[in-house]
Amino acid sequence: MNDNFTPKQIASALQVSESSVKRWCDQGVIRTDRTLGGHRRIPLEFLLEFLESTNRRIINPIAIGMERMGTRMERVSTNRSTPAAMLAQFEQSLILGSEAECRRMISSWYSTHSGIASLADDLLSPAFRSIGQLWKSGNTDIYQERRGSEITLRLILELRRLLPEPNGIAPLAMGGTPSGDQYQLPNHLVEMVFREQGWRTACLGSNIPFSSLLSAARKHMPKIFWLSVSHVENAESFLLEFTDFAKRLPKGIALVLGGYAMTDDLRPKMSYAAHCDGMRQLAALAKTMKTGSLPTIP
Amino acid sequence: MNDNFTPKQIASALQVSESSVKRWCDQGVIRTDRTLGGHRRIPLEFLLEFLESTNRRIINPIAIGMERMGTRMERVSTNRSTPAAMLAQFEQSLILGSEAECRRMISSWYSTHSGIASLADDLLSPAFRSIGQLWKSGNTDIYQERRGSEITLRLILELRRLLPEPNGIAPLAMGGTPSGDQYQLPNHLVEMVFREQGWRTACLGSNIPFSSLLSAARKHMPKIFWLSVSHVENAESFLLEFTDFAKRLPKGIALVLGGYAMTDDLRPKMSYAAHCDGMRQLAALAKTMKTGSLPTIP
DNA sequence: TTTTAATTCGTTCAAATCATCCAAACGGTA
DNA sequence: TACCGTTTGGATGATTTGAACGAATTAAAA
Repeated sequence: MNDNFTPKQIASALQVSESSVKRWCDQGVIRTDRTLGGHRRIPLEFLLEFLESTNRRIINPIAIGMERMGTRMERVSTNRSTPAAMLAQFEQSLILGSEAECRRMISSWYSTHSGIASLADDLLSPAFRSIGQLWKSGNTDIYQERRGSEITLRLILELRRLLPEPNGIAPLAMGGTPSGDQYQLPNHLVEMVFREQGWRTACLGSNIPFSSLLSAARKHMPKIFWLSVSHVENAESFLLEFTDFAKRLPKGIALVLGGYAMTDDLRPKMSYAAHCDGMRQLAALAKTMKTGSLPTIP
Repeated sequence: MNDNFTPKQIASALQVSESSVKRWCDQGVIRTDRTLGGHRRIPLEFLLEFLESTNRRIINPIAIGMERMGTRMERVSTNRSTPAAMLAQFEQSLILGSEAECRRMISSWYSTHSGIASLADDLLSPAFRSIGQLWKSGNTDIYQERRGSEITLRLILELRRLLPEPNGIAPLAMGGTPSGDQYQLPNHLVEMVFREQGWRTACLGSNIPFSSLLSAARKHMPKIFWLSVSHVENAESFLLEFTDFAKRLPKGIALVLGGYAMTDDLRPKMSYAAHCDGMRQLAALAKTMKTGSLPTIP
C-alpha cells in the first residue's frame, strides 16, 4: 500500500469515475506504468505530477491512504508528528472541544494508518482512556469528556458516509450494547469495521435489553451478532441475562463479544463464538468470516 | 469533507435553474473546480461558502448530501402525499429500520416545510411519540425504537453538515441534557435550530450532571444556555439540583428550557428565562435573541 | 505450487454537461 | 404604459463522463 496506485484508487481519490481516469491515462494526461499483464499502475510521483500540472487537489485522500495535500503551500502546522504526539494533540483538541481540529486529526490518522481499526485502537481508544484518567484525578470536567464524545461521534459518522454502501447480498452483522451500557462510540466503530469489510450491518443502538436483542436476532438471522460491552452495572444479573441470551440465540449466528467491560473475571463465565480484544482483531475476524464459514470455538 | 457536486445537483438543491448555477460559477460567486474535460464540479465546501455569503440555504438536501443509495432502484411510493400520510409512512420506515427510506422522507419534509423546526415538531416528534405508544401496547420491540433513533440521529447529522458554519462572532448557545436523561435526538435538534439561526453552538451531550453543566457555562459564558429535558428520574432531586444550578448560573446567561419532561406540574416550581413548547418556538426565540437583548421574564 | 476470489482490461453506449444564444420575467424610471 | 438594463430559465449540437459487459490479469488463500 505504498506508492503504486490502481485507476480505481485514483478515481476514488479524485472523485471521478474509473473510466475517466483510464481515459486520461490513455490520453497521456496522467503518466502511467503498466504491469506485465497490461494493468495500469500510477506511482505516487506521476500522480503528483498530474496534480501539479493541472492545478488539482486530492478530493478524497482516504482512498489512497495519504494525507490531504494541497499542491502548493499552506501546510500549516505540519503533522509530521509521531503517533504519540498526535495522540496528545488529539486529546487536547477533544478536551478543548475543537471540532475542526479533531476532524483534521482523525482524517489524517485514518489516512496514514489506513482503516477504522487503527483509528479506533490507536487513537480514539487511548485518547478517551486518558481523558477518563484525567477526570478521575480531577483535572477535567465531565462535560469535556461528553462533548468530546459528541464531537467524535459526529466525525465518525462523517467517515461512515465515505464507506461504500454494502452489497445487497453481503452477509449481515447485527449488534448493539446491552442494557445499562450507554457508550455509543464503540458500538458505531464496530459497525463501521464490519462495513469496511463489506458487510451489511444493522446497528441496534445502545442500552437495549437482552430480550429485545434476541428478538432482533431471531427476526433478521444475521451471520454475526456482536455485543459491545463497555460498562456492566451488575455483574451477576448481567451474567444471568447474558447466559440466557446466548442459549436462546439461534444456531448459525456467531456471537462476537468485545468491550472494556469484558474483563478476565467475566469472560470465563460466558459462552460465545469469539471475543475481540480490539477493533483490529475484529477486522480480521470480519474479513475471514465474510467468505469463510463459522469458526469452531468451544 | 469531500463531496463534489455537478451544477445540476446544486441547481436542484437550491431550486434554481441549472443555467443560473453555471452563470454564478462563471461570475465567481460560486467557487468552482473543473474536470479535465471542462465540466464544473462544486465541492461541498464551496457550496457552503456560497450559502453563507449570500445568506441562502439548501432547499432540497436530497439533491446533494442525501442521495447516495438507490438512484435507480426502488423509486417506490412517490411523496405527493399529505403530511399525515407521510408521517405514517415515515413511522413505518423507522420501525422497519430502512435508512434509505427515512433519508428520503426526512429530506423531502425538510425541503417542503422549510426548516429544522418543522421537521422536529411535525415529523420526528410525532413519529417517536407514536412509536412509543406502539411499544407500550406491545406492538413493537424496543430495539426497533432504538434502531429508529440511531437512524434518525445519523440523518439529522447529515443535515447538520449542510448548515453553514456559524460566523466566528455570532453569539454562543450552549446546552445539554441533565443527569439521567439519555435522549440525544432532541438535544441535537436544539443545537441545529440554533445553528440554523446563525448561532455558534456547543452541544455538551446527554446525561451530564448539573455541576458540570454549570462549570461549562461559567467557563464559556454563552448568551443562552439550553436544557433539553426528556426524562426525569426523580422529580424531587431534579428540582433540587436544578434550582441550585439556576441560582448559580451567572447573570447574563439566559436559561432556556424544553422537552417533554417539563410538565405542567414541574414548571411552576422552576425558574428560568424561557420555556419552549417546541422547536418552532425555540427557533423564534433564537431569531429574536440573536441580535436583541435578553427577554425580561420573572 | 495450485486454486479461487477479486480486480482490471478494453470496448461500447447512454446520459450528463459543455458553451452559446435567445426569449421571457423582473425592477426601476419616465 | 412604454422603455431599458439585468437576471433568469430553456433549447441547441458538440463534447465529456460514467456505467456496463465478458475476457484477461492479479492477489490471496489453500
